[in-house]
Amino acid sequence: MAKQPKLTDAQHARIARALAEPRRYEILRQLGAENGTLSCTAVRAEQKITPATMSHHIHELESAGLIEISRDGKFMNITLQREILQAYLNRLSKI
Amino acid sequence: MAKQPKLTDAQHARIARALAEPRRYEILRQLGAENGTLSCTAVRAEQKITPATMSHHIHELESAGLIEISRDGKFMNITLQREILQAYLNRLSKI
DNA sequence: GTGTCACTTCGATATCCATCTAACTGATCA
DNA sequence: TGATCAGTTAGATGGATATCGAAGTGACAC
Repeated sequence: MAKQPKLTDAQHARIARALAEPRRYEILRQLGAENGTLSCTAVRAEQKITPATMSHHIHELESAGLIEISRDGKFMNITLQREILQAYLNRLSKI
Repeated sequence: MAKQPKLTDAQHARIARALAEPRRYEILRQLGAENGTLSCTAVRAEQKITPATMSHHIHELESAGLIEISRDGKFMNITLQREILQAYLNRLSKI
């Protein structure tokens, strides 16, 4: 089993809020369906939202730790952080 | 393994939103720490909120399916629905 | 350089929702 | 019957946030 980061209460709350938005859940699902990584453009191709809104959601997901961003020239790649998601699930399952 | 109810997209979204509020997460934790059932009054004793706000949160949790409510005279008992929570976790873990 | 493309930042709008107070319903008990 | 207690309902308020258009930045191609 992979090592599980410990989540603070604040991180937990951030993740919960990030997951509460259907659009963000959908982005994570897209990532998961593609081995965890996609370009921002590829994600946007599946969702009818403006670049501004997309940028906003990406930031929410990143600040929750659920994705990581890397830049490649003018492109942006987004990678699902499965350990963070798993840490969240573990914590919730302990209720 | 216990039987897992299937969650619709709408149920999933409702649960995610219910869990996004720290106060509601806290209520679920209280329930979990007490074998899954508590009176509404007992829950309220731990949280500094008015009855009206409490009532609101209880309804959110109930409509998400995360708790069940039963009445006993003028009292209300709240029971954690672990299968629903587990079904949500299972679905999230499949991302 | 010029243009284009990918994303960002700003500011505005609009909706959602947590919270409260106040007034109410229903149950219990003196 | 009246008083009290548990929870509800209605309505108001304030704060958070999803969304967009428009203008900006930075990379790449020509």
